[in-house]
Amino acid sequence: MVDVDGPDPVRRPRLQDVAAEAGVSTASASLVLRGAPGPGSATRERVLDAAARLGYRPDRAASLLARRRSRLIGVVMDVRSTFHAQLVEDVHEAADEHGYDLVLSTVTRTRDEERAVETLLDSRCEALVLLGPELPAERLDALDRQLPVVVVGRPVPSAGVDVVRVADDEGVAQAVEHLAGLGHRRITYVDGGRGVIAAGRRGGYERAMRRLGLAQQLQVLPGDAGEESGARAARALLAAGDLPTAVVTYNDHSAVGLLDVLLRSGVDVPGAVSVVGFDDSPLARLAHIDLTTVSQESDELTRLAVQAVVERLDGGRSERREVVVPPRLVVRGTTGPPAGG
Amino acid sequence: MVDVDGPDPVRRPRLQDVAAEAGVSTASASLVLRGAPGPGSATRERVLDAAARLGYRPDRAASLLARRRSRLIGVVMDVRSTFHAQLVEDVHEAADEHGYDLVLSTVTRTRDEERAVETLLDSRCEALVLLGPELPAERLDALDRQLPVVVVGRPVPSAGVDVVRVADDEGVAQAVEHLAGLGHRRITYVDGGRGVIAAGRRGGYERAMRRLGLAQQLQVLPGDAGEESGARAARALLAAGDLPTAVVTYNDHSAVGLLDVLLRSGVDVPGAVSVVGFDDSPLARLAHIDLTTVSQESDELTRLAVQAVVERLDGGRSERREVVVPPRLVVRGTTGPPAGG
DNA sequence: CGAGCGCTTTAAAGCGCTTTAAGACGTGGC
DNA sequence: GCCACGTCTTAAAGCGCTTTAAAGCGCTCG
Repeated sequence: MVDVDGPDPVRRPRLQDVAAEAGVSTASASLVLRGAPGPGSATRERVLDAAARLGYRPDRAASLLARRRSRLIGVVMDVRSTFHAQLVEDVHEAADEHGYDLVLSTVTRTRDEERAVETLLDSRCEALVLLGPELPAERLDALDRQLPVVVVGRPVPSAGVDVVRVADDEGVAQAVEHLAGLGHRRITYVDGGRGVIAAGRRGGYERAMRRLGLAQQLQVLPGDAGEESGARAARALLAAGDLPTAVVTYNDHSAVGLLDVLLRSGVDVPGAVSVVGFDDSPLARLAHIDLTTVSQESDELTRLAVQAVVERLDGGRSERREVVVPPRLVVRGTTGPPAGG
Repeated sequence: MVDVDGPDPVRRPRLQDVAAEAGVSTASASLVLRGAPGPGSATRERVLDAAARLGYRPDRAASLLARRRSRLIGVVMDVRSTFHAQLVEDVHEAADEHGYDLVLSTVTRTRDEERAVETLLDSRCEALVLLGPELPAERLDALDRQLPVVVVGRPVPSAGVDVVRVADDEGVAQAVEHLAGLGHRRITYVDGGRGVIAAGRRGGYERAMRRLGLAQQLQVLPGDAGEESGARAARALLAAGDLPTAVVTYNDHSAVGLLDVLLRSGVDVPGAVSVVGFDDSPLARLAHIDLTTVSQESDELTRLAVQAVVERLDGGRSERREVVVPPRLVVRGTTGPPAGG
């Protein structure tokens, strides 16, 4: 009985087919196709020709299996975070430059970090880049004993993993100083919760205020990473009838929530109240949110993360490394001098 | 000379090690570990034990290579799009249910769709799900001759690929009808550019207006997919000093830009002007943008997309399929009766 | 003129897993 | 006691590619 499904689904050409077509061995073909040194120019040409003629594409799984090294870096991200999206783009570019490829694994509602990591472990990754992971430090450490791990954007007081992050406290301090420089004294902070990142930022606020002699003005409102927490803070301030002249928030999302409530209540920004966020996420850049914010320098962060990976993998570094990048204040339209001058 | 790098990096245990530890053949071990029928319960237990003891994890590359089928679905997305992020989450879930796994490949500034697709082709994917691809129809067709391709969210007048998308025209029509129902007559549309999706939505607007006897009020402002185009449209309307009572935009981003300019100019929304977007992206749901918008029903879309894949792969379907899902208007805070109403 | 020497090419041995066909081992029937 | 038969187990042949050690091939040189 003949196959009934129409024309045979053309089997993908294999290296062997290319070699046969070119009249050489698979070894030569492999060498040529990877641009490895050895084969003479005549062979080169014939193989390349044959490959083109057949429309050959190497099978990654096979090549991965045979190769000594995979040159693969696994990246765990939260697909919903615009900030992570940005980081992934940059990591892609940086990895490319070093001849590494990426395997993405995303955290979703039904797929936790552990599972995302496992997928990567099973995929022959040589190293892991974890974007703002929430795994406990011990787990990170354990992973690091298996393969180089670089954590981006979160401090990890651990013996093993590399960390690349921004100086959170300094970022908030810059924001506060910027505002103080404009003449603000009543500068309120909207907190980001119990995480280690939030603690860093809150500490930066408190120290900066003290340093500037504004200890009297310290005000920290509770909050978290979402828009709603900023909105709540704004409503609280409005209800108290006692608006500060400036507010610094844990992140851009919170700032956007805050902004929105203020604008809808007819509060002029930055005329009456100045607002500063954190992250410089695409959200902040939306033409008309135009938020003054603290940039995490994502391209710098990712460049360093990939560099850390490469140093471990190709450079033989084995001691731990923590790189703290100075943040950069991005002044946009939500900050200005306080009302009373 | 002895290895100087400290203790041997413990080689990952292989199937063979597990088999040896359990005192069985690799064949049995493989069978057990995949839950395949055959091995008796005694063997089962010993293998499972051994695997646990050694901390065995199967190597995906090897298993992929040896397996007849990869059970892998390749997904091309734009990592920056919050809408795609959402879709990926849902595809993940749906694929899981059918026993398929995902390989993500993202489009970035320096990595176009073609390259993203190629990576997937080389990864033994059995089918491709393309989120809002911009590849020309011929290329999609060519791909479809290699493996099942499902395009999500964009009409493709082509012979091969499956398409799962929302009825764009109907979505906009719903928006217009909603507004007309509230008493609006001057309903302006902000366009989304030259794409085939934009054409569908624009057509929906025009037909709905005519159907409602509002042909006189037809007004289409040029625009594209970004915030700035909405902002431009708003400025144009303000400058003309002739605001409509309602505006429908190509997508949520455009609506957000528009909203922002209106709010900052002191125009009350929805008091003076109602605004409707399209996509129901996370952006629209931001607590305080609270945009009335047209939902693309992403979970339905992805469920159908995965179903289409499975039907082709496991069900032997070979004829083309286009599924058009009815959109759903999500009424939020940016629409209300017109001022004079 | 044969040894010796680069340069190219290739045979063959994997990479770690799956799968299939054949083997081993009881069981029960005749 | 022998054979047919089902159940479990395994040897062995790949999957498609990389890599290494060795072979092949002109050459030059002594």
